[in-house]
Amino acid sequence: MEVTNVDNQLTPVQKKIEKIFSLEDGIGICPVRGILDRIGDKWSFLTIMQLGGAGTLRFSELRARIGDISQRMLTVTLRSLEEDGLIRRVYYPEVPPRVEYSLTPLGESLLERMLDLAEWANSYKREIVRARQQYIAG
Amino acid sequence: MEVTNVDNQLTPVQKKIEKIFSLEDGIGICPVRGILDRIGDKWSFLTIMQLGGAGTLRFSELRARIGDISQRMLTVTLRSLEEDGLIRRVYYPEVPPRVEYSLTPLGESLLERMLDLAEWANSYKREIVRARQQYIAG
DNA sequence: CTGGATCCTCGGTGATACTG
DNA sequence: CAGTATCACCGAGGATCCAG
Repeated sequence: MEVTNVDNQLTPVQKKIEKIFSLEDGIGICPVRGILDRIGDKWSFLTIMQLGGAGTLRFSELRARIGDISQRMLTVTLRSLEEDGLIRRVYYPEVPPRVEYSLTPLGESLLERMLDLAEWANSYKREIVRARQQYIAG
Repeated sequence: MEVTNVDNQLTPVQKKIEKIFSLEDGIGICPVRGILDRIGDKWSFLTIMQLGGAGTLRFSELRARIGDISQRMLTVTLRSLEEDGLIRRVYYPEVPPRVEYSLTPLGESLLERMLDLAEWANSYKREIVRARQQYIAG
């Protein structure tokens, strides 16, 4: 096995990585993958973004804003986000029923990270596009 | 349509969100989704992490480290990461052939963001676990 | 050793119909 | 209005074989 640095000293980045993969503590979840499943999921991402932008939305409003999401997937997505404590669901037992969704503080915290990521993506998109063109050419 | 803040002033977060969704510039890609597809993809994530931790790895080394990735998916993942300019592929036309993979500066830059995210996930995992237990209970 | 090509399975997703 | 239930589909991903 080859290592880039001459001696066995780990770089700060390598230490971080090692730490992440060693986090098999009692909780029994990989702390990263659970979150990544949220961020990487198209519907979770759009839902959080919409709620972050609007503050509070009803089911049908959310559906209309996202546009091309099916009723089923919105339900599934909302349930899993609620389960993780990222969104708050308030049910008003009126007739007809009304349900309002909003981000929890935890959800807002995640939203911030997503926006950080978005800004990074935005600032490097030119490089990526150039790389793709170069890949096709070469 | 209801807005949380009294007047029509947009919060900083809302401005960011609006900016992201309005980024339909000439390039014609959503700068976020392309990156998210990389970060959110299990195999892309693991591959970048492994390369970040090791510096340079051969195909079979990478496969062994990730462990449960199929040959096919490793190939597919590496191709797409290479296409986006996130990893570098060096082919040595020896017998038998040898191929070495490593992160490009762009890839290392993405790795940093992934680690930021990982640290966030790690610091909030307790809250998430608690939320899940509470969801089951309630 | 590093993949390319092929076939096939399985689960996520959408469409549809129905309820409190 | 806000879901639940069911079915049918498709494509990501695994297994396998083959080539340079």
